[in-house]
Amino acid sequence: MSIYLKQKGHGRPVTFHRAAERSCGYVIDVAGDKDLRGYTKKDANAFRDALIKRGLSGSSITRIFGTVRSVTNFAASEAGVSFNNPFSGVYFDRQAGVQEREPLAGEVIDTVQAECVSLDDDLRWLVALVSDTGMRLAEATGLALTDLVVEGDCKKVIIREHPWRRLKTAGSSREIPLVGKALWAAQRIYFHAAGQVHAFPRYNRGQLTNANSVSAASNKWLKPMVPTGCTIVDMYGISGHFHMRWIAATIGSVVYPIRKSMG
DNA sequence: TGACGTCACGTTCTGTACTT
DNA sequence: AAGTACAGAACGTGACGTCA
Repeated sequence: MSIYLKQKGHGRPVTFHRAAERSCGYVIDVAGDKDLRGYTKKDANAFRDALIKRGLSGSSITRIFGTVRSVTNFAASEAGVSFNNPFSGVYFDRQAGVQEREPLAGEVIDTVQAECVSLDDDLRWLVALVSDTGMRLAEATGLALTDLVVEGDCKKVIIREHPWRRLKTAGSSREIPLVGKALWAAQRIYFHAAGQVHAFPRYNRGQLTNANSVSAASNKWLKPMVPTGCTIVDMYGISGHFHMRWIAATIGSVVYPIRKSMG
């Protein structure tokens, strides 16, 4: 694990390091801390059984096994050791306990948006912004003020990388038209935060954007307003379920938002 | 003491490479 | 072309910490 983190850990988020430490810790708990070549299929199977016994879902077990494989394959390669990785090809039900998310109903979003307008503060601007743009929570939280274009014909938000907030993938870089309550929120932010670097200074006090806090705070606030199990993520959609009620047509440099319900 | 933030751990998503 | 594995990233949530 130390070889893996030393070589691959540079510039990676804290969660990357923690995931490697935690997953390998689980292996050590079950099978002991051995030489790479000392682990057997029996160890890997016992490891799987221990994870199932803990009550982890299939997707979590997949994730943990993935990390262990990644660490062991890399360390073996670095050490010039060729071995048949016992953590590969271990069978378990990947779908066990996996839950599917449901999108929020349009009326629920209307209610939430009305509350955002009523309370009219930074957290509510963020929720409103997410609700009519479909951007990820971390993308919104880490916006610079200059990413919001709220004047002229082409009102939009620009999603781009910043030193304080990376993008999930290179393909995440994009522009989204500002419409509905997202436009309202963007204008509130723009005129409130004039002269500041960040659109949401409260969640950008350190060197890195803290979307974790927004997730905790927004979900706590949303809970009484949305169906059981629904969260901020369902405001913009995940797993293929998008509530987005807008599509966009670009003519020249102007983006025209079109409400889907208009047909 | 309550509101809000932080942390650790669990869960799910997504792009890429490889296989069927 | 479709399916699968792998690797990395983002988000949810409960426990706990902090501070007015």
